[in-house]
Amino acid sequence: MLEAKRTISEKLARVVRQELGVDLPPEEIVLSAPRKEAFGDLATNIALSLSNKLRLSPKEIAEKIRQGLEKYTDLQDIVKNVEVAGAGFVNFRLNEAWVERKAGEFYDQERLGVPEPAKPLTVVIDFSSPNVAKPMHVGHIRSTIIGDALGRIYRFLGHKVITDNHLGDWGTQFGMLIVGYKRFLDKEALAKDPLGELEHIYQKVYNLAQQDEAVAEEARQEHAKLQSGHEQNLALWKEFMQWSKMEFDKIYQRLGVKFDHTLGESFYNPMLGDVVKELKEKGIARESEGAICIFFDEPELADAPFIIQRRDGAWLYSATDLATIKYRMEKFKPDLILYVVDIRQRLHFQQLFTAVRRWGYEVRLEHIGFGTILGEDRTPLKTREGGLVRLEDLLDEAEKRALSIVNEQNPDLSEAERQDIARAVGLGAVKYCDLSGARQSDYIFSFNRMMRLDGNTAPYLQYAYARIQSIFRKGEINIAKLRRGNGKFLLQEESERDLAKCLLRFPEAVLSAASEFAPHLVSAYLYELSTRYSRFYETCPVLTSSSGPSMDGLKESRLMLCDYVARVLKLGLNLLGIESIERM
RNA sequence: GCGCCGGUAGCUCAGUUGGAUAGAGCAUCGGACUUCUAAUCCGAGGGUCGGGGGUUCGAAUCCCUCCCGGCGUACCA
Repeated sequence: MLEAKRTISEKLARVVRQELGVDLPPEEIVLSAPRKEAFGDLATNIALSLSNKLRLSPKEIAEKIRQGLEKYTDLQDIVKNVEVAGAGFVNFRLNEAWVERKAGEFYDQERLGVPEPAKPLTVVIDFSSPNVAKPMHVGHIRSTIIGDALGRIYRFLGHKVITDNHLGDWGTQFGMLIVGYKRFLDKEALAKDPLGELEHIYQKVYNLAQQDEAVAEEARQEHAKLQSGHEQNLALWKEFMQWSKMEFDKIYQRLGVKFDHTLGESFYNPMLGDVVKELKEKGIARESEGAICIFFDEPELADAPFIIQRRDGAWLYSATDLATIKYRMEKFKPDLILYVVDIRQRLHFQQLFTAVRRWGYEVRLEHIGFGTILGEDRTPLKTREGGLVRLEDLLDEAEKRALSIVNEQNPDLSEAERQDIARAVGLGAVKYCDLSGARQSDYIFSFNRMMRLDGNTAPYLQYAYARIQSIFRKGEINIAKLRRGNGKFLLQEESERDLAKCLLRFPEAVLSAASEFAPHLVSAYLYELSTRYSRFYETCPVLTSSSGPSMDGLKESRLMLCDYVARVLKLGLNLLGIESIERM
């Protein structure tokens, strides 16, 4: 479809110049699939937008364009007919033979039509970033899932992706933790649930420090000791780190998320002094009310300074973020750095990015902000007791619910198989619901909704895939042979043509998801593909294609369509970090 | 106070960056299984796109204003 668009745009640009004397670069010509099928496969509104300038009615312009296009006989290969419709739209209908040929071409490719980038980028993706010594909770799920999906998408496209888990493993909270460890630690509880216990003692000290200044001071001192390399405190810190990493790894493994680096805040700690010094020397940062700050002239940032060092000398995470950029620029030389972080930190990143530009680094920086997960009451999701929902518990619950559905639907499968399915469906549902809405919006978390078997959910897509595999099993189809064979696509029924055209749009879906950092464009596409497949499935028998002279060819074509859909679904789901399953 | 998001069908959400009669799913109602998985499909009803003003051939989309909700805003991350 990309190719068709490019060809048509080029011809349109030429016609517009020759017939109307207007220079309009092909990239600026909007050519998109109209909402209604009746308006063709592609449409452009250039006649409407040119009418003012040319002082001609849109319909006249559209008609001139249509006639001008007639000259280009090579266009007839792609386009069956061109129509002027409505207020002055020019609608194009694709040639079926072209669709059949193009589908065959993409079907033969590993990448299913997705082009290689002209210039591969080096992209650093900073995501997940949980705080050490606390269990991972729902607050981390979005960053982890969205970051992972973006990494998969960029990597698949052919860019060099470096994923980095920027752990919150340094800072004032460790003062509190050390105090708590010394005073309140319950060894049994620690053995059972290390992070739960650490969070527990942290909470205890935190609450105490609110009321008792002496405790707050003690925590500050323990933190200061840790900063200056106090042996015992450092050992404790390392212990916290070990437990945390073990627990995190369990969850990452379960989610299928991998990182190239896990460079936490502590890694940058030794560099902070020099960074702050450099910023002061360059006149970017200065002292104010005892703190070291960066001030901005930009009107939208003029209100608040960016504080990088506290009055008491402690560095803040703003300093760490600056040091991190310096390190990444020197080590990875990226073209693009993505921060997959809660949208509420928007101001912080505006300040950070503005500071970095003044510092002189040239790199595209993007805050990939996401909305909050809300409970049914529309406030941030909490447990019944009002605490944070642990990620582990949430995933357990999802799998449990999926298992009870599988048990009901498919009692004759083996226990192991049902559990496998439940795992894929449960995790898939959770991930998909995070990736199917616009990233920036909040969403209301509901197991019932995400687990729904129809509608825009992971199970629906997984089901479409499983149905295809079922056809292959039943027909004892040798897929490798099917792919090697010289079958051709024969698109007879409307549902087949719609399906094929939809398949050709896969590359655009992936490319736009990447350029807009919007994984939901992939999921929206996959959902549309699945609905079209279901329609095809209802109307077109595959294994028992009706008799006739072209019977063999038709059956092969339909098998290839099934295989093509399955490959797009599997790849697309994989880009979202979701498993496809053979049976469900 | 200032700033940033958001308000679209009863509910949950899309809306191709200003285009055609605003779309899905759920829910409701009515159909389709001796058939490759009915975990599916087909059809129907349902809308002052928060209100008002403006910009223009054309606005859910851009501008102004007001109402409502959320969030952020000098030493947490």
